[in-house]
Amino acid sequence: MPKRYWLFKSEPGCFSIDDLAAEQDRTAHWDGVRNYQARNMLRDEIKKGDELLFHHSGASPAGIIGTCTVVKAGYPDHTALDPQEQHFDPKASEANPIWYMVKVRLKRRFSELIPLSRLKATAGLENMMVCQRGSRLSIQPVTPAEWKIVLKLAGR
DNA sequence: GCCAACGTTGGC
DNA sequence: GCCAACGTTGGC
Repeated sequence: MPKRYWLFKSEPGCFSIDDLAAEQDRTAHWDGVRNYQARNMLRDEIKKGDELLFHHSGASPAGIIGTCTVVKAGYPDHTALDPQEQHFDPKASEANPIWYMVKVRLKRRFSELIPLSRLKATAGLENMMVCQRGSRLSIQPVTPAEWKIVLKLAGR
C-alpha cells in the first residue's frame, strides 16, 4: 500500500501547529472531527505512515503551515463520550463510537505560512480541494502531484 | 461583520 | 423521499 497524502484543517485558536509543536514528542491525537465524510477517511483510509498538510483555517490569512506524519491509524475518538468535552456526542458509546481520530506527529513547520490565495494562483493546484470555493471538508485527500508542488512552494 | 456554501434537521 | 429552514464553516 503506497503512502497517501492528506490535508487537515484546524483553527489556530483551537489547535495550532505551535500547539502541536509543544506536545510531548510533537505528537497528538486529532480529535473533534464531526462530519461523516471526514470520519470515513479517518476510520477507513488514513494509514500509519501517510503524510498530511497542516492547514490553518479561520486565520488571516488562512493557509498551509506545515506537515505531519500519521503515527497511528483510525481509532475511536473518546472525546465524543465525555459530556465535558466541546465535541461530546450523546449518540456515541463505547460499543458504537461513531467518531474516529488518528494520531499525528509534527514533521515540519514552514518558516512562513503558504496563503490560500497563493495556492489558488499556483499552476497544478487548480483542482486541489482546499482551493475550491466553499470547500468545508476538514479532512481532504491530496494527490502526490499536489503534495510535491506545495512542498516546493514551502521551499527549504 | 458579511455572505456564500454546505450539512443537518424535521415536517410532510 | 423531498425540501425548506436553520446552523455552521470559513474566506475575506
